Formats: sequence, C-alpha cells, structure tokens
Amino acid sequence: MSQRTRSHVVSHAPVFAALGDQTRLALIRALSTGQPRSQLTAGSRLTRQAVTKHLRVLERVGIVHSVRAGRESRYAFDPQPIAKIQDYLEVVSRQWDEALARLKAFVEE
Amino acid sequence: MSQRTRSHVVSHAPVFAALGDQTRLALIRALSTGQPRSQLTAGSRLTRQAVTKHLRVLERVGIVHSVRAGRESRYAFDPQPIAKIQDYLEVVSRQWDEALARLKAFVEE
DNA sequence: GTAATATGCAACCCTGAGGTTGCATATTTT
DNA sequence: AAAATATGCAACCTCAGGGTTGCATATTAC
Repeated sequence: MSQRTRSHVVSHAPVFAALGDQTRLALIRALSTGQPRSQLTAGSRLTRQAVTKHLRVLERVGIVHSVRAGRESRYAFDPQPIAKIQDYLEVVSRQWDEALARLKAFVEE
Repeated sequence: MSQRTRSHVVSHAPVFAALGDQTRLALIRALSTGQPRSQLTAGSRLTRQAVTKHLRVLERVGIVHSVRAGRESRYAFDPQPIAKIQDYLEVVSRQWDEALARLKAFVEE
C-alpha cells in the first residue's frame, strides 16, 4: 500500500463507518424533512441521548445536518456524501474490472 | 422505525462496516488477482495476523474470497456485495429525492 | 531430512463505540 | 410564574474491534 493509496482511501472510511450501523441506517430512513429529534427518539427503542449520539456521527460526516428551531432541533438528510462514496465505489469496481480484463488478456494470449 | 424498516436495513450494515476501516479499504485497493496473503502483509505496516483478521472480515461479508494454493492462500476481490450496496444507496437517495419533491409541492401549492 | 515459508489458532491488551443515567438549561405552554 | 417539553453535557459501563505475541502445523525448497 503506497502513501498515495492510503490518503486517497482514508476520507471515505468514516462515511462508510457511519453507515455501518443498523441503528443509524434505520435512522436515515426514518428521517423525513425537518424531523425534530424528540420524534426520532419516539420512533426507536433507544434513549434520546443514544439517538443524539448517532445523529452527531451522521452530522460529522455530513450525511445529516441540523437546524435549531426554537427549543427543538430539526434534522435533515444530505445526499452529498452518499453520492461521493457511490462515485468511489464506482471507481473501485471499474479498476477491478480492468484488472480482471488485463488478467484475462494475459492468460489468453 | 418500523420492524420492516429495520429488517430491510440490517443486512447492509455489515458491508458498510467492513468498508468503514482505512486499512481494509486500502487492502481492497492493494488486492490484485490472486495476491497471496504474505504479499499483502508485506505491503502494509501491520502484522500478518492483523491482515488476516481484516481479510476475514471482508470475506465474511463476501467482498473477498480466498483459495488455498499449496501452502499459501490467495485472495481475490468480489464485486457483488459492493454492487448491492450501490443499489441500496441508489434507493435511499431516490426515496429522499421524492420526499423533497413532495415537500416542495406541498409548500408551493 | 531439514530449513525455510505461509498459515492457523488462541490468549491478551487497549481503546473507542454504543448506551444509559443524572443534572443543568433554554423554550414553550397555560 | 410554574409546569412541561426539548436539549446539552458529562460521567460511567460494557463489550467488540483492531493489533500483537507465542506456539503449532502444513508445504515447499535445498
């Protein structure tokens, strides 16, 4: 693994990690525009604090953002980071396809 | 979060989690057809055992599979699970777009 | 046959992640 | 103003995840 490889890869890992939790994944689905946290909590079996922590994680990687509205803070989904890792996965898949093609060409020549 | 929602979401989480680690992500890139583990280890600053554990994780979720060849076992990438979560992300994004569209229609009517 | 190479298995360490509880604070409601 | 609602902060608990080390075992090379 070269330095380049590592640095290229690093930034995506946190986003994947954020998505690598059932609760968070469910939370994302439960989100509809401007859901107040209190309501999100009501929808799950978790403590309010637990939900808060999960939302913080999602917020840190930019999948979600919050806006304070009076005494409650509303959360909304942001598709940007998702789009980025989709692109990333696309690249990985493509590189792999090419690698297989090269191998095939090599074997069959 | 309904039961349906959770169960639908659950199966993807482990794959995301598997990708949510820099080392593993780098390992995936380092993979080329039939890399023996010993060589993968050489490419990183980790112990052989650490690499082994990572590969096991990737194998468990099907991103990688191994074939024993004599005294060494060779690893290869498998794009299937990746394709699946790409689809999943696609669905999530689409649903969100629709939700936003509904909201917009509601506000502007 | 012996040495070298490539792994497997298991015990152990340590840190971080997911959760909870308790207490303080800001906004509404009535 | 008092009660109710919605959060924030911080301490604490537990356990899984990433790593390492040590020892046993199977293949291959000499």
